Amino acid sequence: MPKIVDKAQMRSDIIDAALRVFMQKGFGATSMNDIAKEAHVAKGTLYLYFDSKEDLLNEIAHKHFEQLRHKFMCETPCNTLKTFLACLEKTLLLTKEERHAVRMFFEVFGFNFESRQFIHTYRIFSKDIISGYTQILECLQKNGEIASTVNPQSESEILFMMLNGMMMHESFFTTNTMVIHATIQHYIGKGLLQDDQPA
Amino acid sequence: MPKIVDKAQMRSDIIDAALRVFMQKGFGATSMNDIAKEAHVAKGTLYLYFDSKEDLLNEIAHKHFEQLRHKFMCETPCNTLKTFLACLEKTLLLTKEERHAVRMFFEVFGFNFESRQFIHTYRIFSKDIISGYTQILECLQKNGEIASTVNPQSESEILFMMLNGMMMHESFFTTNTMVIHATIQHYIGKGLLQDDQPA
Amino acid sequence: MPKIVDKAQMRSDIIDAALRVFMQKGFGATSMNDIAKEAHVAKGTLYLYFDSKEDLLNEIAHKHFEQLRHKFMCETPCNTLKTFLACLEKTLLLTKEERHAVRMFFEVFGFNFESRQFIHTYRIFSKDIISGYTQILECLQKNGEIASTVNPQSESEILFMMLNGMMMHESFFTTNTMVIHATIQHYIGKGLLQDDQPA
Amino acid sequence: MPKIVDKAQMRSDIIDAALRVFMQKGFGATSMNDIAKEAHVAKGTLYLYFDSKEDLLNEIAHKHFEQLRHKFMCETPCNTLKTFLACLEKTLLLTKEERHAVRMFFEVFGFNFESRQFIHTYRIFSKDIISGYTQILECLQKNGEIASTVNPQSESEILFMMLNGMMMHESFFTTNTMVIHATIQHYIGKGLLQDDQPA
DNA sequence: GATGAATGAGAATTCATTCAT
DNA sequence: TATGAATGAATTCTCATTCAT
Repeated sequence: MPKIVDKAQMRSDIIDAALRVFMQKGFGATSMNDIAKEAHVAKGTLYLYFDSKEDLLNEIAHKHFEQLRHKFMCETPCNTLKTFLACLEKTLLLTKEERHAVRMFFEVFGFNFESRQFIHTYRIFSKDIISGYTQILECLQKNGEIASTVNPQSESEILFMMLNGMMMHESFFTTNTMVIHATIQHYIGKGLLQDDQPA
Repeated sequence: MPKIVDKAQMRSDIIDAALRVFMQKGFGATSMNDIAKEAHVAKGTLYLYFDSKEDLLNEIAHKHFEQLRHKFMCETPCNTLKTFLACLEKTLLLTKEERHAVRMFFEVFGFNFESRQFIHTYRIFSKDIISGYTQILECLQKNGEIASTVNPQSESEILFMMLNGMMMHESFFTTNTMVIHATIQHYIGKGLLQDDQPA
Repeated sequence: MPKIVDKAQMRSDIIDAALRVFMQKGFGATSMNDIAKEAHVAKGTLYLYFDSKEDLLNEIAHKHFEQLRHKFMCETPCNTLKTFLACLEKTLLLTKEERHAVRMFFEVFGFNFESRQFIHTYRIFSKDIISGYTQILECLQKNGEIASTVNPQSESEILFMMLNGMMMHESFFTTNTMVIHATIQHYIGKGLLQDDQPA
Repeated sequence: MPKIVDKAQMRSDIIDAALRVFMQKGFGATSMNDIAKEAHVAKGTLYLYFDSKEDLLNEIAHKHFEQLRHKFMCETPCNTLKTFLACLEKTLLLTKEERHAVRMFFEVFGFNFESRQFIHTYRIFSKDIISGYTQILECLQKNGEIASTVNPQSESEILFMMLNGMMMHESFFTTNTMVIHATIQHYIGKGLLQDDQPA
């Protein structure tokens, strides 16, 4: 009679443990041994749930992006421009832990660079966020809150890039809250209101 | 007398060789052995020119940032807003090789995360670029080309973050040239002209 | 369940293997690789049982001293002067293998000179032997077998030094058995009987 | 016209430099590079004067024993028992530096254990010291200062062993001066005076 | 003779992965 | 299923020795 185990739960537990160790020791210094210890399972057990370290890493990246997704996503798909801008602003207000996590992201990123799976995961994530923003912008445009000349698709792409850049910057330099506020309100907000959008 | 060698040249050659291997194999998969082979020297020779792998890595990062600096810097310190925006736009037009280099930069970044030297190098780089932009903006402001309400210092910081975000994005997705053009002209250009700057 | 292994036994086996290689190749020429081969385990396995080469070395030194201790210790803690002298004599009668071991001891000694752990082990060993002799001498003195003027403590120290010297000498030159006998009986034995001990 | 160099002087200078580095860094941590630097010559130059590291080491051992010889030898080949004992005592009074040197001796010793040349050098040294003592004892015996039953040859060997043991011990534990004095006077002195020598 | 840059075999150590239990 | 002992290839770094200048 085999032990009944919730495979998905186990995978999830292992991934959480791995993330915890990464946070503490840094990615480069973390071995399968460390992960096994943190997850309170034997090293060999990891291989029952993940084919290889790379596989585990890909899952971790996946989970990491899931968490980032929550950071980026605005729950209320469409409301007012004001709430949307507030949502973007909130995205950029990182706790000390989140800043650490962003930096760790680059570590993980670096290590996985050659992994097609990882690149794939990243692309999916980007597209999801961008299309989420697109939906919101289309809705705001329908409601007449933003200029009709705005192209929701490319505008969303720009938003995503900028948020990425700001988030990266903040994770290293702890940008002033006022600067973030001003940037969002002035650059993003004003930009969306104008009539003279470029083609 | 022993062989006379241009030490600086040798260091430079080794760094170039290392960058070449990184480009091919990815940073994480590159060993000192690989670098030695690519540089056509013996493993031990590397240690005549660099104290350790970390030392070599730091130099590579340094060189990398030097190249990035040229990408970011606008030669004409002050001219017209038009030339400045053109310069920013040029910064974001990456060749295929440059895109690869930016991605590699994140790999190196990740690996070096715990290295104080690396963080230091990155900060210096950031500050240099930002203060370069600040000078230009101050100049443009003096010439009446941009709104008097603009704060050159914080504006430069924002510019840097945005360019970083765009560059990162582009290195993964090969952003449309038109989008870049539009972004620069619309967001940056228009923003700088407005009178109703936030505090 | 993984393979069940007697950890202590394994450590002991590895140490024995290491001692064997040292005997054959000399200490200086022995690498972890050699030890692993002799112990019929993989290199990495050594590190499951010992933290580092130094750790292994310390254990070896420890074991070595344990064996030496048996050589030096006189089982019958107190009896007659005659049996004590016989015990000392026996200590100095080295088999060919023991002579080799003594020489090897100096090799190990040399290599470990900077190791506090090793020095510590050596001091403990010395003190144990010396205090063992002290007890015996006190007992013999109580029984009136040796002069009341003898200071058991300093006398023991002298004994230890002399035995060390003789043992070292013998390991190199295979001292004549008669010389050992004469030395013990004459110098040690007579010295202990005399009344005119120095302060 | 080749540069005229005193080969013997150069060898001697290099050996002195090597000994100096050994004292500072310990034997195990000293490389040919270190020796070259300390001797103010290039690494390659060492190989003009010594065939190999082992060759250099043998010469160093040789020189080391020469210095020890001075420590052990009693200048006045024959005088009174009193001066002889005083000489032996002086041999054992080690300065802090000499104690260090004795310990270093074991380091060097260990490293050279497999070298026939080294063993040879050590044997020569021993025999020289022992025969030096033998001459003195014969002389003292002739003068009626010591018992006629003493066998100068084996007595000298015993002396040498004991001094070795004491010296080794002292280098580690800084034996009390009084203990040394007592040992020499009581064990050695008294022993030489007695009539009932063993065969 | 003298130099020191270059070499490359070899050292200690790590760690993803396997497999007998 | 789960374990963790065992593996051995791979890594960074050292250093005695060589040799072109």
